[in-house]
Amino acid sequence: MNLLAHPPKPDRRPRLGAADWIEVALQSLVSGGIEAVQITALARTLKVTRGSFYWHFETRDDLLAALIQEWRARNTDVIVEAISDVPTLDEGILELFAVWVDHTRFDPALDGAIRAWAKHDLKLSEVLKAEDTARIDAIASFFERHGFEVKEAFIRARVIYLTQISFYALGIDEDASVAQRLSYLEAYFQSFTGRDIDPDICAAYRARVLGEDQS
Amino acid sequence: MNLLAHPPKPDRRPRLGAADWIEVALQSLVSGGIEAVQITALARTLKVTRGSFYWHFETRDDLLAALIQEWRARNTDVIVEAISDVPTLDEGILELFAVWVDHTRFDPALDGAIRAWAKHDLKLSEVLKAEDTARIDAIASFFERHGFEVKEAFIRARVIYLTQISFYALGIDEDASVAQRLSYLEAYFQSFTGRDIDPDICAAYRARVLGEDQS
DNA sequence: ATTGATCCATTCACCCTTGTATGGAACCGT
DNA sequence: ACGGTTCCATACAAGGGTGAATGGATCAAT
Repeated sequence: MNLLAHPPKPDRRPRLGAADWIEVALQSLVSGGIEAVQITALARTLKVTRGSFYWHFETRDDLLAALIQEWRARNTDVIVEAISDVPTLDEGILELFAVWVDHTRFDPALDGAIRAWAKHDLKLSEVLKAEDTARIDAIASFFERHGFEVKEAFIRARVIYLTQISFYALGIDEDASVAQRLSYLEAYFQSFTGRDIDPDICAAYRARVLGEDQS
Repeated sequence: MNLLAHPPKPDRRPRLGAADWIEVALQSLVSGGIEAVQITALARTLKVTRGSFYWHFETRDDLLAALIQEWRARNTDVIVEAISDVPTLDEGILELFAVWVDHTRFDPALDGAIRAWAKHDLKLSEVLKAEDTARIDAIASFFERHGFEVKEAFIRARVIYLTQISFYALGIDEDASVAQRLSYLEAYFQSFTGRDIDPDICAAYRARVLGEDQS
């Protein structure tokens, strides 16, 4: 059932595959919500008719199921893996920050769109809830590994995760510079962990992020 | 333009007013999203036909505008006022907690529905963004009044507000007992403020909440 | 009780969407 | 070049949604 296998980008030929439909459907989902992913509209942007769609998919629900599959393939386990095997607390937190910022590893727009969709889809909302608790638990055990007691680790995991989720949802600092965001680094770290970040590690992180920003 | 003035609840008479339409529209908005507030569906639940609707409202957009007005009348300034004039840090934070819990003062379901709607409505999203920054700024100046430096106050305000927003969005602790939630109180306070809560104030708050829960 | 205002029912036109059926065009291996 | 597979266009049926028009019913005064 891997519909994305064969043609990654035929590009110039007007010949389409199921992957192309999924791609534009994802974009429509992000920009317009689940109600906006209509095969008529998708056909318009692909400059074909709906006849093409019904060759690649049985029905609209088939496409929607494929969208969920695609989301899971992209955004799942990213956070869990980021902190699963990191030596120090400081580096772990910074690694979390890095994941949030690097939208190639974690796609917040897609995550938000899925979240909005799940709000009125019971089955999907259960999948999402499982994902969320898995992520929070991973962060909690990370805190535990670095000397926090069970309850405090759990609460701090919630706080850092929930903060980040609504950070995207509310579009905070959307139009702020990288330098400005970095200026909040110590304060966030202190707030999330209750400890002060190591100045050396902090400086190295700053240099790395600013270096990547120029490219 | 105050459509809610005259009949709060005619109740037994099948005679309707614009307020009744707004009420069921709000419920539909919360449970089914903005796409679900269709005058045909609303008419069904009101057990009348669409002819009634078009007597009270010019068009569907009129109703939607009324919904936004109603939301602003309910959820605005609640958070700001809660901490505007409170003597101690501990009591202020607890007062914030109280607002989050008391759904007669702050309606999280409606807030979330509006938030989902605003995701694809530019005009509404700007209104929401203004609301959010106003709330965060209010919390930030609260922190400043109680001895936090400007930057730290700002970040802590963000953290506590953003945490709470996605707390509702993700449905965390939705089916947890009051006692269980209260057991996290000290940990949340420590995480949000970096300080330990006063044991006496904490105990008094616990007793108050548990007392209210029995009624 | 009659009138006028208020509220609701009925009907119709119009548009947009999904899904099905079917035929045609382009591509590919032999 | 030929035939089959793959892909797309066209046409049609069915359903559901918004509005507008109009007439009937109910209420509230004089």
